[in-house]
Amino acid sequence: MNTTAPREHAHADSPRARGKRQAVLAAAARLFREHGYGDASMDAVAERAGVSKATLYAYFPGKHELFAAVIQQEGDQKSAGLLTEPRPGDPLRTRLLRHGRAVLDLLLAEETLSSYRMVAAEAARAPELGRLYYENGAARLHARLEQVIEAAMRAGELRRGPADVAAAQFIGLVRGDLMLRALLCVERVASARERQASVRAGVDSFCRAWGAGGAQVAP
Amino acid sequence: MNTTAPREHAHADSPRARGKRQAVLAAAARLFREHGYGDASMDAVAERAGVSKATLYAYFPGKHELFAAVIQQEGDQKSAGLLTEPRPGDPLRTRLLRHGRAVLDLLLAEETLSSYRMVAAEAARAPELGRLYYENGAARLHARLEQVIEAAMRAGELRRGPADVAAAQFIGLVRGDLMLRALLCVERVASARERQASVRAGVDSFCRAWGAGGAQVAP
DNA sequence: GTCTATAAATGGATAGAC
DNA sequence: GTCTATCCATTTATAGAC
Repeated sequence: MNTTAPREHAHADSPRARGKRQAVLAAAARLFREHGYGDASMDAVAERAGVSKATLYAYFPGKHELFAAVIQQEGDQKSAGLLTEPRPGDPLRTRLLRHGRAVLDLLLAEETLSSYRMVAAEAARAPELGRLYYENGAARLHARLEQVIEAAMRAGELRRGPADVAAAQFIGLVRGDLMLRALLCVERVASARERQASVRAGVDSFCRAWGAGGAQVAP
Repeated sequence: MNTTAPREHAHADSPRARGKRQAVLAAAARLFREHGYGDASMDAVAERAGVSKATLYAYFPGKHELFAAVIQQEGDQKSAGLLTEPRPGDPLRTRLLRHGRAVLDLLLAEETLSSYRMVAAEAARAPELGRLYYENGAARLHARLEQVIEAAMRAGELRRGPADVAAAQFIGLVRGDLMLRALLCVERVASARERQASVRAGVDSFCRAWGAGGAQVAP
């Protein structure tokens, strides 16, 4: 399931080939998102990319490999600038609020939701794909958050404890059930106000659960 | 999208018809789970159910309606006996641990994961289906949990506050990232020990965040 | 390498006999 | 109501010309 694209059928050397490969990848990403993996045809991908089907198959051995390449690329793009520490001088709660908002915005982004839907559907029959997506997406976010929390623990701002558990709980608290509702299209995607409310409630609970002192959070 | 099955093509009166309808539903449920919505063919459903395709189409107008009926049925079955209060005499933390374990077991059940994968994939193009699934599954669990928490608030065991927020946070805390990992098939499904650890950590944090007094939780 | 044209299979859905 | 047989569109993938 060679998805790191180190060698495909066609030469990836020439800028021309690189352009076509990118065009195919972009077209596939869009069509998979819009119609799902099953209903997006290779015909449509080729047409949208402006290449013939034969060319498409010259770059990717099959539909499955094309899909894997799309997922890989999206993961790389999304986890580029993840959770940049805002201002180190700010108090813990302020920083957590910013991180929480960044996390929630990422989770509720339309691209995130659509990738998530696609991969979840295929994961049962293609576990490698699921793992690739997890390592490439959620795991990176998780690791980054763990760093942030561990630093706060060392600084005495948070109670000592397993940072990975704290990171997972932070995400769970901030998310609430907003992601599930968005994923299932229960209603239009959450407004900025709703997001802010969910982040605030989550961070409040997180501070109560993991705060160093007693209750340093205003009621 | 008439999914409450009040009237389909065939008469649902005779026990014979009821048996066939049920057979189709069971076969479809299994095949959708195993191969996904897109790759499960109506041919296969008919064969596995032991009926002809024409009969199948006599009961369900099309593949989409059949799928909706399957989802509806699964939701009804799953939310039958949801979170029965264990022993009212037990201390809050004990009860929450039981509830947490029940919630997590439900979320990690293979049937839950496969339904979730299927519906998520289709929700983008069939929002009604996503809403049906949410109302029929997650919403019921959420509501039940809200009752439990509200009762604890009235009893002075938990700090007063929005019970729906607390319920969502409880689920998020208990789940950790176990469900995501299971959903994406990152590894084999979590063992009983892992589940217990996640529940314990989640309940601990929940008690710290929502407990009435100070820190009534052992470190 | 890239195209056009087509192969080979399978999909959902239906007609008509019983 | 249920079956057998079939229609027609669409799918992935490939062969062969340039």
